[in-house]
Amino acid sequence: MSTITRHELSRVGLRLLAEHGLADVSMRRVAKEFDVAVSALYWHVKDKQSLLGAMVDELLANVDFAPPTGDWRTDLATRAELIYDTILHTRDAAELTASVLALGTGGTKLREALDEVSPDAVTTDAIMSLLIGHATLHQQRIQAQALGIDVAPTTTSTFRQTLELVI
Amino acid sequence: MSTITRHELSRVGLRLLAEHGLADVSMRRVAKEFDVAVSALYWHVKDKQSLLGAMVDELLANVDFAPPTGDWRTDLATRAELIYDTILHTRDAAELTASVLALGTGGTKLREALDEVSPDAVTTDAIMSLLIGHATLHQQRIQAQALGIDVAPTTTSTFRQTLELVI
DNA sequence: ACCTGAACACCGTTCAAGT
DNA sequence: ACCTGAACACCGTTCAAGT
Repeated sequence: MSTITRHELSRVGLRLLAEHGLADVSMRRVAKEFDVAVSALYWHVKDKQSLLGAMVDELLANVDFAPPTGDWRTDLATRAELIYDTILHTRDAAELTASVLALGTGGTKLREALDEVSPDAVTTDAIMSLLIGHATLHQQRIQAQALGIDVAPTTTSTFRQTLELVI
Repeated sequence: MSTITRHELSRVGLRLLAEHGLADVSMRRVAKEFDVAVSALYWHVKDKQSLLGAMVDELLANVDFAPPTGDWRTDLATRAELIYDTILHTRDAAELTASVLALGTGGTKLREALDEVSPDAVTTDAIMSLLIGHATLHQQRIQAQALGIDVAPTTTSTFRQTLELVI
């Protein structure tokens, strides 16, 4: 199909994620998409985790943040919501981002975008935790419902509502 | 070894988690611990996810919360920190709890304990998200460091610090 | 009621060998 | 420089068959 590059690899990974979910983003599945042997991927990426990292970077690459207005509360809320919506928009992206962020294999842009308008590190940390936590709890619940599993309600508030408690 | 019960199953699962991490909590590995065939487990639990659910329930079963004092801020902070510390105490328990809570296969006690002392649902949700988010980001970073991987710092604040922004 | 054995359809990663 | 083929050491789940 197309030539294998880190960028093309993460694009294909994101497509598989959106269409089939995180479980189907396997090295073998990605390789099949390029019509190459699995082992060929290991020339372009160190391991699966670094592919996942590249995917998160790619996901956030298309988000552009408005320049700071001066009111940090508004700025922080706007940016956090923009990131939240981007993550929630793609299936399993919450789980993916959580894993990548935690292992530090990508997603640095996320923290930078928040840090730029945040008054201090603790607030940034709180927003990040809230973002990842809420997205994880919310998104997977959506899926479970889609699969017909009835779920004990965990999070029912919107991200915005919880956000306002911090900001 | 011992007879296979749901309870004994989750105890063994938690032991494997603590000693070898979530990746090593496989149905095959658990079966080996009981010296039975993998398929034997499926008579006792529906699937792996329900085993993980039982593990989280078992993890929180030993936590006992002090009765409400009347001051919800103190109560909520104390309980949240107690849960946080319990989760952080066992390797990979953050990731486990996040997954279980999200899929609703266990961990109902967690939300109940917070709800009992929380002024409203939004606050409970915020605390839960903060708890899961912070624990996930923090714990996996610890591990990555242990593996010698150098990680871009994500969360540096303590849970307590971020908690105080909400309460 | 409880367990075995075998099968099915997968995984991530490595590595000698090829072009 | 880039890729193949084969192997290694695993997965979760199902199901007929046994006791």
